[in-house]
Amino acid sequence: MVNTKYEGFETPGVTVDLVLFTVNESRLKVMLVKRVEEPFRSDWSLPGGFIELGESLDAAAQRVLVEKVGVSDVYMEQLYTFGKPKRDPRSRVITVAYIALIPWQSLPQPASEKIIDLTWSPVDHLPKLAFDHKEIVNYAVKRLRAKVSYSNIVYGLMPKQFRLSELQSMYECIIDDKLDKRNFRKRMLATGLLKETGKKDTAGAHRPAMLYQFKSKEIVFL
Amino acid sequence: MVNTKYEGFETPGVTVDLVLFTVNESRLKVMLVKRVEEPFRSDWSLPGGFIELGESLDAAAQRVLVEKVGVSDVYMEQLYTFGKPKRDPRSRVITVAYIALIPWQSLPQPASEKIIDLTWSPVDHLPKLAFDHKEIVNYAVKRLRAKVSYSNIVYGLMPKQFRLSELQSMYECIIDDKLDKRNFRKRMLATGLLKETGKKDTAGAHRPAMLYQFKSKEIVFL
DNA sequence: CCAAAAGTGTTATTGATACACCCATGC
DNA sequence: GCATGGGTGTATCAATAACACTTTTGG
Repeated sequence: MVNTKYEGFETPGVTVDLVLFTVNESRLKVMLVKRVEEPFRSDWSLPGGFIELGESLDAAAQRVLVEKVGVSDVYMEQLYTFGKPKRDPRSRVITVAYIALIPWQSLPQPASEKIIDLTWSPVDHLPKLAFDHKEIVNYAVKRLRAKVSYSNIVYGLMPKQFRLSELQSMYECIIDDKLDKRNFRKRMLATGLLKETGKKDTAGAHRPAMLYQFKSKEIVFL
Repeated sequence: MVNTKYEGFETPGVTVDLVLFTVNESRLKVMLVKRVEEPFRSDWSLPGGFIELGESLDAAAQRVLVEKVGVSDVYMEQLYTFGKPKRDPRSRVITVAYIALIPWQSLPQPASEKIIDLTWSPVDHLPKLAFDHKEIVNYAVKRLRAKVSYSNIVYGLMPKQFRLSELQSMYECIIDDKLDKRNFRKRMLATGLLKETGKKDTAGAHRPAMLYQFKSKEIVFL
């Protein structure tokens, strides 16, 4: 790709890149795809793509999500726009980065032929990444960790119904720290954002746990 | 301007727009410039411009600031990227919006011939604005108001030296609410970010006030 | 001496933290 | 009956909010 000119303006390419988070095996992970072309051929990278002329940035991000991950209807928000001149060695490309969150349980099983092109990497053990994607991931992790503490953004990572202990361990995975069980439960229930389902989770050799769900999908500041 | 094509990608134009804030006459104000061309000819708009291929987004924002306002070395941060397909009626243009802050005292006197092309509008009485610039300003105001309460971002709006009562009224203008004098002073001095200059402001028919300044220009979360 | 802003402490309330034991179930 | 996670309350500490009078200067 080469930059084009019109009336003296050379215009950069514009892409969206997704930092798609999930939590699995008690680790916060991001989705990476293997590059099949130069530059950075066979390095890992964030899923992304050029925006099309008729679509909004949010729509482009949604489209990439559907095309590359095969899911829709997940929480997404714009993160930041990265535009250093040399971030793509071929030509000028600026990228609008998005954060997306998906519960591990909602992920489609990847078709076996694609599985080697796609991985989930713990955010604190990233492999070498193409372009400035490591910088983007690190920025996204920072934002997610901050936002967890003043909003209910974890909603995006939880299944429909869950035990309070699962919710707590979601927080703990993200902030990478332990929380006090009683204080956590007090605080969560005090927000008024949760409701009991009446059902109990009877799995496991222990006292069954009440299952909760969120009253609304809305993300609010606490 | 028309969008250009390369290898099947039509590329949008990319601009930066500045939401430049100041406080004057106890009002939070943004800088607006009068458009001289279609579309939205003679409407007010945010200062902005196309990014050049060799410059980063931050550098483009800096350049616009110097070209349109004649100042540099002010606090700036990226706000959000706006990219609805029809936001510019001519062709596809996405814009990376920046917040910038400047103390009223640091503003250069505008040359008289330019004065009618430039205005400072209180943020809660905006005139009709070109493009989606009203949306951008409102978003910026929201961000600024939020950030004032958990950071020392007001630094960007204060002169080098100031009375604590001036600092307080800066906060009050931005959040549009009154604060308790004693609690405010206690809190500010407790941050450890201020130092006495030893000088006193003897202007006015009243007891002279100690002048303070910031120990560092760094913006930190409180 | 009057007007105008500077400067200064204490109390009450609220929210955050620390902490340990009994309960219900499956095996 | 024992291992496993579920579920619960209180006391302390820290941060925030409410509140009014004296001081220093210029005119």
